[in-house]
Amino acid sequence: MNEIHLHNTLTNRLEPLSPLHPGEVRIYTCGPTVYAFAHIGNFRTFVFQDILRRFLRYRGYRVLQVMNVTDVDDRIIQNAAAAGIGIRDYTEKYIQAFLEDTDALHIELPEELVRATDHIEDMVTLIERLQKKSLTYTSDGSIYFRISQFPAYGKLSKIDVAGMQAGARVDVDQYEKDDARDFALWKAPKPGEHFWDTRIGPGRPGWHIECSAMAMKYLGDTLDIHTGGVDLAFPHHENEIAQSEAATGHPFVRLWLHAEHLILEGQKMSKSLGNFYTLRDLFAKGHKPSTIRYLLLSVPYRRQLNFTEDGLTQARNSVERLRNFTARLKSAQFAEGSNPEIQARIEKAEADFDAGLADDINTAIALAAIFDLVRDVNTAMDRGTFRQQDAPRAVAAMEKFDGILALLADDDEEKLRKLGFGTSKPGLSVSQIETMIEERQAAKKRRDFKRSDEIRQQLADSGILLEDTKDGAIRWKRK
RNA sequence: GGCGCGGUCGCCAAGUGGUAAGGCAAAGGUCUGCAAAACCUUUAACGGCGGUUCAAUUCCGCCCCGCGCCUCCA
Repeated sequence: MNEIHLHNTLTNRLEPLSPLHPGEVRIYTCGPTVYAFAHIGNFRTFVFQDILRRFLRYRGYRVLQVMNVTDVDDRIIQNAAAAGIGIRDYTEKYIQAFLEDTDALHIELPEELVRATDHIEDMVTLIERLQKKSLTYTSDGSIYFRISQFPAYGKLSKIDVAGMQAGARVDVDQYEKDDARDFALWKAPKPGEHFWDTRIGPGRPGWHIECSAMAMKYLGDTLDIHTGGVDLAFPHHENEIAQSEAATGHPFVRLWLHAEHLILEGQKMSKSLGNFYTLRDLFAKGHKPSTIRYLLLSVPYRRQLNFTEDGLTQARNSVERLRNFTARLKSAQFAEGSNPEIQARIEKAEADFDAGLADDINTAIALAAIFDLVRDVNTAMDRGTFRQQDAPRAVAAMEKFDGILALLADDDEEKLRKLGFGTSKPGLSVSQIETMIEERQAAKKRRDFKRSDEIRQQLADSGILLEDTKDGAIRWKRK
């Protein structure tokens, strides 16, 4: 097995993964800010980290992943106030929505999904540590990190901080800072705003401190991997490094992984352009969760993904091919025995799949390994060289792959229904479908094609597609 | 302007100093009562100009084009 290599933004190089604690990989992922529904760009990143964690476990690692939920920030405070409710009540809806969305996409929950507002004390403690080291200053009740005290600032994003003149840019917010580069650790409350009364004064945490405090609380001073979208590298992750390393004196993160952005039909996704999609928008347009997951994972994470209507069609058809193949393996009849060549072929596919993912989570290679196998095995089945005992072995391989890709389960309808989408008419039950198929077979046998076609049409109207196969078996699937 | 990603068949997208993966689509075929579905086969591609080299899509330089970050946006 190939050693796992991942691209580290810090060094701009592929580096081998060697966890600090043998056998366990500790990951921190920047999660959602729950002021609205997450958009599909967010899910590109979340699907990526899902593939990563699934692959690490496939390789036998224990995974300890922490994902934050930012449930306090300027927008949340404003929106909650506008709605006349507390921030906890305001964010609850979007946290639930996030959980539902991730479930629909088969994104596994991290071991720890933690809310910022449950960790105010940890943030206060971390800020105090920085204060003791004289790395902060207070201005109008807000506490800032003094970047000039952290010479390594900029090492992640390679941004030329010296060139950032104080005041050269529009002031970020209404707070007074000594230097434009400095960032808020703690923000003094504005009149009427939600705040916490703490040892460092009344206020609320800045955005960056949240991730440092929670990451180190659960994962230790040094994490193996930190993931997020490319846009977070600066300033968010840069600031995380500054705070954390200044406080502990240890390296904060060994491997920084950044997922490239998704663009929509060639354009940046933005509300003003009107091309801003949430998962639910796509479901409402009739797209399946598995289609979206496939499209999001089919492009390797460091490459921009152009999300298009055309791409969705291609993704849907690709998922179909994988599912059809698996269904054929499970239902078709084969001659007794086994074929050593098939066994070897399956092993090669497994090795290729694994090698692809080990190479910086190259999902395109991993998928190609599967599709190559699909074609070769289909050919063998057509030629009759595929044997009965090869089938369970091939099914096992597909399931192994799917432990990471999570595309094969035909549960799109179920997932959509949970979210209130999909067909309003109740779907036929499996037994109803099977009864109708039997009836159609009987009609065909007595050459009553009018009746058999009628049943076929009825099923089609209910979204059930029949496949008359060569060996006489009937397969069906939901459209 | 600084930093970064990218331009490979009609579309999506790997990869390599020497015969360019895979998927979708298309065309042909197999199967079938008809059809559909499924499956098989085939086709076709390295932005431009120079340079290094026996050999460049791959390395170097310049140019053109697209996208991102440089303001709490994944």
